[in-house]
Amino acid sequence: MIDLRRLREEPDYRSGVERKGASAQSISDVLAADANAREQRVGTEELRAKSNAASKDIGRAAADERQAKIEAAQILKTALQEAESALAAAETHVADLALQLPNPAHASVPDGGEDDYRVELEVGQPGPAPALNHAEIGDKLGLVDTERAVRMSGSRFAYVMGDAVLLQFALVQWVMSKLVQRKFVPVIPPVLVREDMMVDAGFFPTDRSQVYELEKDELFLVGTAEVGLAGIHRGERLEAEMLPRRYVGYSSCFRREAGTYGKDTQGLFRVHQFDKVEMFVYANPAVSWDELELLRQVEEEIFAELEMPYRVITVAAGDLGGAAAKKYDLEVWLPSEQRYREVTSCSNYTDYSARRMGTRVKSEQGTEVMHTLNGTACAIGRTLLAIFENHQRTDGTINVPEVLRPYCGLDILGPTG
RNA sequence: GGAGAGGUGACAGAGUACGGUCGAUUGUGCCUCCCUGCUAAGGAGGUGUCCUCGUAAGGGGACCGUGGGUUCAAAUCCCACCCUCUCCGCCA
Repeated sequence: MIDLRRLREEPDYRSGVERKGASAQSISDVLAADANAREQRVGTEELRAKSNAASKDIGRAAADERQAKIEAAQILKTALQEAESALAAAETHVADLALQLPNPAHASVPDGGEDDYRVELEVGQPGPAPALNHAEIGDKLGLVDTERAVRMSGSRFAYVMGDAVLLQFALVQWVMSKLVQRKFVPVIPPVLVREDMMVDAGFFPTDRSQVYELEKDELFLVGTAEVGLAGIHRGERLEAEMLPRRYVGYSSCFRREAGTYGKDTQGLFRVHQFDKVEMFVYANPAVSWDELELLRQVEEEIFAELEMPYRVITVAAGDLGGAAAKKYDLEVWLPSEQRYREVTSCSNYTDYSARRMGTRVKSEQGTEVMHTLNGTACAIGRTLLAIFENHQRTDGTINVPEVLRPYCGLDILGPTG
């Protein structure tokens, strides 16, 4: 949720919203609706003040004066009710419009859409296409069985099996240790949450079609541990010296992948259920941009140590989504496709999500909405398949990156069974 | 799943039988000051959040789990929901 006061007072804030693709018209509509609602609020509150005073007066009045005073108060009440319902409508109107406005883009974010990203750096030497792509070698070695999974659950499901399972646990444990060393608090959050949590975390209403719903219990399966991590301090006011709070969550993630028919249908790249290690930071607004760089640094370190070529891009304003003010994507080289594909990303949501969550920080300057950031530490499925391709050996097996060997006791991934 | 009890400010804990003087008694904590070799004890005053009008001083409004309702007036009455605790059942 956007900051309406800043929207009407700060030209830079407003232009940041426009760079995200919001029309000048939609912004003026919000501001006009807000001005109207504020004006009505003043009138309504005056009326309510009168009404309150009249009621108090009745309480003090002598018995013989009461009836007349009650009748007068009844008239006030009728007027108040009309003003209140008009005000409620005006406020709903503002909220509906305001929810649709995106968080303004940061000054360092390039203009444009999906193809207008800025490449920040490329690391490592992109390799040639391997003998088998990730789906083929996963199938051949029995590490990923989509055929049987589809028979059971439908398309976009997979069994992860054999050495790949050991490698998954190694990845999780390695990444967790790395983050615990950096003082991130490990968390396993609930993956089923109520609707209001999905709204506050910013996934509803926009991404509702991507989310699995358990109608009978009115619960929703989260698409990322971010939901649970964002909710930890919902409605809380933290002391400034408690910040930053850094969390690292591990959870299964569930996505309906509606509207992606025919896209990335093979293997583990795009499935309905996968596991992910996710970072989340609650930061003082003054230092949140430093925290974004920290998240990026962690992500880079992970892929560098996994010995895979990658690049980092800054996503352009028009491709940011509603909540992010700035986002880095880390893309790993996928040899079979001879291109970089997104494996992790990190964003600064500034105060956009925290405002709805009611997560605030109390400092000497007073109370302000804090900033939240999130970043993928490791999307397990995509990382596994990147390893399958980048570390494929000529004999048809797969090298385990050095850093993971102590965690799984394997040097190479071989056939299952 | 069944039965019962309860959700009040940073915390503890009144108020709810009889709706008005209750944004809310009191204690602890916290802040300022006084007293005081130090510490402790003691004394005085202060101490919620959000919205809004105002340059400011200051004014107004909302908030006693959440959302509705009754009423001139609701922490107090009614309804629904959420949560916590105890007992029973069941399970890991």
